[in-house]
Parts: sequence; structure tokens; C-alpha cells
Amino acid sequence: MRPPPLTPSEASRPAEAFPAHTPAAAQIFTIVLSHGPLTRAEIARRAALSPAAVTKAVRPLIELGYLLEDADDEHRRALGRPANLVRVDGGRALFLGVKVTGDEIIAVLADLCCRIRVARRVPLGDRRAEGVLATLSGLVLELLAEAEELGAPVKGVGIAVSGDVDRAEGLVRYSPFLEWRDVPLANLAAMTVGLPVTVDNDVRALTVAEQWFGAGVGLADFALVTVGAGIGCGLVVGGRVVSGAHGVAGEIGHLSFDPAGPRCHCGNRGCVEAVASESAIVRDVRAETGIDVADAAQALELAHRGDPGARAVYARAGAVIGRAIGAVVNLLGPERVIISGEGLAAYDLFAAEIKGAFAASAFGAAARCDVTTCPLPFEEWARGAAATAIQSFIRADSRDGRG
Amino acid sequence: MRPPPLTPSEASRPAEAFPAHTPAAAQIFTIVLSHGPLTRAEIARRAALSPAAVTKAVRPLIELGYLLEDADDEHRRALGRPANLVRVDGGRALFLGVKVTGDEIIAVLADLCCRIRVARRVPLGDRRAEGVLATLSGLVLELLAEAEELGAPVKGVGIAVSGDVDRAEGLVRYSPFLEWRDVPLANLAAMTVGLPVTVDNDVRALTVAEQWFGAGVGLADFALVTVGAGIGCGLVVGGRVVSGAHGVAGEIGHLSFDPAGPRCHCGNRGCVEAVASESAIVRDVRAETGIDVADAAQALELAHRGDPGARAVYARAGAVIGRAIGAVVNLLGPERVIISGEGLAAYDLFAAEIKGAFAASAFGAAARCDVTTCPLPFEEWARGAAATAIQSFIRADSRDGRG
DNA sequence: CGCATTCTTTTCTGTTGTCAATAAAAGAAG
DNA sequence: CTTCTTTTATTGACAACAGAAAAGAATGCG
Repeated sequence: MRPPPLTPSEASRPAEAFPAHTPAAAQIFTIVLSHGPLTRAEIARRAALSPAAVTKAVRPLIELGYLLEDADDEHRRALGRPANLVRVDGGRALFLGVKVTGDEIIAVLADLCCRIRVARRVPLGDRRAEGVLATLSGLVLELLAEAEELGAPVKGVGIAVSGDVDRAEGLVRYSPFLEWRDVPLANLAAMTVGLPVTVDNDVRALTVAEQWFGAGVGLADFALVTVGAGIGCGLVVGGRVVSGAHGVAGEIGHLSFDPAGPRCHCGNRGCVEAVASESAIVRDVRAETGIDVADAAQALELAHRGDPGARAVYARAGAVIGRAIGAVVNLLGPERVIISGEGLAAYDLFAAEIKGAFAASAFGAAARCDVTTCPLPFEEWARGAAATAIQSFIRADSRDGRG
Repeated sequence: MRPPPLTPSEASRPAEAFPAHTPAAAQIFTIVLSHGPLTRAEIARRAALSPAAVTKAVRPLIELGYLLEDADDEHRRALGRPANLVRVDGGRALFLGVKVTGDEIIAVLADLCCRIRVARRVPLGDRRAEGVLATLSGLVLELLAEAEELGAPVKGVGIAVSGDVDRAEGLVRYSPFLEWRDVPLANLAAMTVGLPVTVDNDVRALTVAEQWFGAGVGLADFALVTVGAGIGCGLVVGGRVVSGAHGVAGEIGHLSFDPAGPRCHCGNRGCVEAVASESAIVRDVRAETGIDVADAAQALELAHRGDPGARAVYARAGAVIGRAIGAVVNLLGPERVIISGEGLAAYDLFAAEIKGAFAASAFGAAARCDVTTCPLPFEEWARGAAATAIQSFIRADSRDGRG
């Protein structure tokens, strides 16, 4: 249950273990990580532990430099001993996050607080595992060199891949975009980069990032909906990211609300992806306006210029997304839904329809759910991967799971 | 964290505490409860504990009679010391389960293994809280008298109510059928019956019963779909029953897959309940056949006699239910979906359509989900309530939560 | 300057669960 | 019939974790 004590040689190695011996220590660190600087007393309250336990857990973390302490000058209460704030030293450790898509690899170097320090993207010629692995290794080495200059050790690598991914096994079971089946990516990558590697589904990785560092902080139940080339959804229920019994969950893109809708590549009609994905929107804008827009950007521009046909296409997409969110909310009753993704560029065209369709389909108390958006710069997917690496680092041996 | 030690007077009271001091003990008891007789070695494996810990946790439970031990004559392995099986003594304690509907109260007396010993139902004239409480108390007293004869102490009462129920607070926030708002039912009932009372949503209660004693045993992710007067859904994700941030979850009945479908009382069109609930089916059978069937039973009989119009109505209902199950499966990727409810009487009319629509809408690996049915005698809802009472009894003070 | 107040640390103690050794209960082998 | 092997169960020593209580620290207030 508990990791064996470190031998001297292990302890002096650069890749020393994270000193969160006990689940309580990992929980405390996670709380400080997500909820910014806190006093020990506040940590004790949030973790439902005694102040003594917090002091004891915090000490080794401070000694090894993962936590920093300073006086709380801001909100000094009138009375009593002034509190000391405890916060995470982001610069203490670095992590690599890598997002692999069908045609490029995006990698970021993030610190322990998951702030991006360096970002890189590289096009991908060969989709076969060996080729991808070679490109990936090159990119990782490049970022490791950058990390060298920042003077902090890189403690882990996270890789995000779309499709059916088994994080525990580090296995990509099936990835349609890459045309991979049963690729033991974590082991392969760990071999070539010499660091612990965490592999997870891309949407789940993004969800972890939101849960620990984003709009999902402190929420036990929320959903993250990504709109872009595909429509995805990450779910957090009871503080845990949902993976499903077979490794697949949050497949919001193939919900269908209209049996007469356009045909989807999955074989059904009216799927959310068949209406609201980038390719579907481009297709529909062409059909509706007769203008041969080349890609999503052009379609978007056309709609922004006020073309009624194009606007109607976006409105339809928004309505379908809103209904899909309504379905998620009715089923799971989350506290918040975060909409994100490249498709958010068109949010002004969507927004009213999304909110309208959501409000109409949410039932009862579920409608109290807060629907927000969160911009998604291109490195965000890779940052999600870094978040999974941080997660793995913190609880290298202690399973916990609350956000 | 731990309950205070019992004073002598408390210890000698009939309602002595359950001796599951530690979370591990509660976990062990739960494992034995759901997974039938087990050897200590097997319990240790399942609970990820050392055999020593199991021995220590089991002893007081045997001493107080909650567990029984006997030799394992069945599957004697060739070699080694013969194992002793540990099992729960169902007769050691009794629980009351009560289901309150708009027009009747159903109550059962169940043992610790959640086997029903006695069942009663009483019509309900007055839906106001005081009237219901009076009828409920009468029924409870009646069953307590029966319990007297069985010679085992009644340790708790569970009450299941449809609508928005806060189990932790014992509060019925809103129940449309009863027209209740913010009724502190647990406290009120505890006052009149003098026993610990657990109040929960009816579908969640049924889900707990399936998770601990039914088709959901051992599954970390499953869904229970009830078909009847309404269409409901209980969800278990990561071993925990989903309640949603606002107390509402599993609202499958108001998913809509057809914007042109019949209008639903919630204001939308094409909701599952507007197509597949008993009242919708009766309405549609009348419209389709021109025969003025009085209720669901007559509609069912008509369909069973082969009337094509009636059969078409059931087929439509089945298709919608199948799509709803598909949505649940795509979102959560459960291992199994259990279909139950009074409407199951028509399952032969539904089945093909449900399976077809489910198979068509399930995406990728999610389709590996197993779809089963589970008959639902009328007392089953009340049994679910009893299961929640058992659950509360076992972890009176230790929070755990895995099934 | 003492006092109240709040945050933090220390010391002590009890609980819990693991470890390793041992006992128990068989069949198998000689 | 004895001894060995194999598996299950128990025991007692031990380590570690977290809580309680009390003391310590750092401030404002009268």
C-alpha cells in the first residue's frame, strides 16, 4: 500500500520521488495546487484534517521545495497571530504535455502549476506509430533542452491522443485519426525519453486540466464540452473523471436529436457531429449559400459578415449543441458546463441558440446548471496532457481522486 | 471520524450501533453482503487488505451475530487447509422499506440481506404531508408488530419518494406527484416511528438495491432504467450512485430525440416520457386503433392479441427507449444497463426495438455494454428503500461508497 | 505591559493495518 | 503412520498516521 522507503541512491537521483507519502499529503498538495495560496488552518478545514496533520504533511513538501511559505499581508484579520500562506512553487518542477493529432504534434513545457513556459508544434507526415514516436521524441528532446535552461527538472511527460485510451495501462486501444490499434504508447515513449509517461484520452486530459487548474476547480460535478473538428465531452462525476467501463465516455458527438438530420459517418442521422462539427458546418454553409468556402475560417468569416444562410447554419449547430448539453445536464446534473474548443471562435453565432436550446431541454433543478465558455488556445490540449503528467507525479503511488 | 464509545446505557439499548468501527470493516461487510459467502482469504483479495486485517475486522462482526461462519464443503480445493466461509446472517436485523406514490404507500419488512419478509400496501387518500405521515406511521407500526414475531430487531426505516430528494438532509425538496416542497421527511418520520430514517429518491433507492443485491453487484458503472408511469434512470459511476450537484440526475424521461414528436407536459416535444410512458402509450393506442382502452393493461392486452396499431405504438416506444439508453451508454460507457419497471410487462413488444435502436445509436466500444432486464414486482420499489436503510445502518458514521 | 485572539507547532496517545511467524487442517508421498 | 506440502487463518510485534491537548508564536487592543 505504501511505497518502500527510498534507498540513498534512489533519493539522490535527479528523478526523486514526490514526498507525498500518505494520501492525506497528496490531497493537501492538490488542494494547495488548485486553490492557490492558503493558510494551514484553511487547508485543514478544506481537507477535513486536524491542523496538526497539515503541519506535518506540509513540512517535507516545503523542505524539498515543492511548497513555499510567506506571510499573508493581504487579508490580515484584525486579531490573532498573522497567518502564513502556503503555495506551490511552480518553478520547482517541469512537465511536458504532448497532443498528437492526425496531422501535427503540439507540445508544451509547463511548470508544476501548469503554466505554459514553452510551446511548439510540428507537422506530422507519417501516422504510423514508429514515425509519430520519432517525431515526438525529437520534439521532447528539444523541449528538454529548453527545460535545461529554466533550471528545473522535468518530472514527467503526458501524451494526449483522441480515441479509446487506457491510462492505467498506458495503452492506445484504438485511435481512428491515427489509425492505431493497441499501441503501448506509454512504454514506448518512456523508453525513448527516459521519463515517466502518462497517456490519456485528449478530452479527458483537458478535463483534468480544467478540474485542477481551470473552470472546474472545486466542483465535484461538471462537464467540459469541446466544439471543433469533432464534438467531445469530458465528465467529472463525484470529483472523478469518468472513463467508462470500456474506456469510452462522453461521446456526445454521436447523440442524435433529429432522425431526419444529415447522415453522419457513424451511420446514423442527425448526430451532433453531423450538424455542428467544423466539416459539417463548412458543408452546410456551402450548400446553404452556394459559396464554395474552403474551410471553417472562411465559413466563419462569411457568417460574421452577416450572410443569412451561413448564420442559419451556425444557429442550427448551436441548437444541436444546446440540446446535447441539455441531455448531459438532465442525465448527470452537473454544477457547471464549460464549453471550449476551436469552434468557440464562432461562439457569438452560437451562443443564443445554445442557451435557448439548453434552457428548453433542461428539466427542473438541472436547469440551475451554469453554462460557461473557456477560450481554448491551440496549446491548451497539450497543456491538458501536462496536467495528467502532474497528476501522475503527485499520486505516483497513492490513489485518491478528488479534485 | 470515529463514533464515540458507547456508554453502558447506550450499549444495552435495543438499537445498538453496528460494529463497523473502521471504513475497512464496513467495506468488508459490504463485500460479504453483496458477494455471498466468501472465505477470509478471498475477502482480503477483494478488499485489497491483508488477511490479518480481515480476521480482525470479521471477529467482532461474528461475535455480535452479524456474520456467520461455516465450512466450505462445496469447492474444496485438493490441497491446503479447508477454508471457512463467512456470510451475513440475514435474520440478525430487519429493516423497513417504504415507497410513497401519489395514491398509495407500499411497505416491506426486509432482512439484512434485503430479502422481503412481509409486504403491505395501503391506498392514500390525502397527499398532504400530515396525512401521508399518519398513514405511513400506521403501516410502520403494523410491520413493527410483525417484526416482533420474527424475533429480530428493526434497525432502520428507508423511505423512497419520487422527485428531488436530499438524502443527506433527509429532505424532500420537491415532489411533483405528492405536491410537496421542502418537507423534512426524515426528521418527521423518525419522530413518529422512533427509528433512524433514511429518505431518498425512489429511482436512486432502486439503484442502491441493484448495486448491492441485484444485477449491479460488482459493477463500478451501470445504469438502471425504469419504464412505467414515468421513465427514470439511476446511474452508478465509479461505484457511486449519482445524485447530481442539485440533487437531480438520471432524468432520462425528458430527453427528446424527435422535435416533431408529441408534446410533453414539460413543454417540449418528443420527450421519452411523451412517447413511452404508460399514459402516452394508452393515449397513442387509442388514437391509433380507435379503441377506447381504459388503461395500460388493456392497451397491452390489445397489443398482445396482435392488433397492428397497438403493436406499432409499443414499437415506437421501444425505439425511443432504446435511443435513450444509447444516449446514456454513449455518455457514461456503463458496463450494463438494467431495464426494469412496471412497463416491463410489455417487454416482448419492446425488446427488438429497444435493442435495435440501442445498437444503432451506441458508438464504438460503448456498444459492448450489456443490456439486461430485471423483473420488478410491486414491492421492489419499497425493497429499494429498505436497501438504503441497510446502507445507512452499515456506514452510520463511516463514509465509504464503493459497491 | 498584560490580555485576547488566532494561527501553528509539539508532544503524546490510540487506532489501524502490515509483516512475519505460527498454528491449523487437510491431502500426498514415502 | 509419519512427514511433507499446501493453503487458510491467527497471533503478536511494530510502524505510521492522525487526533487531542497544550504550549508557543505573533499580532492588536486596552
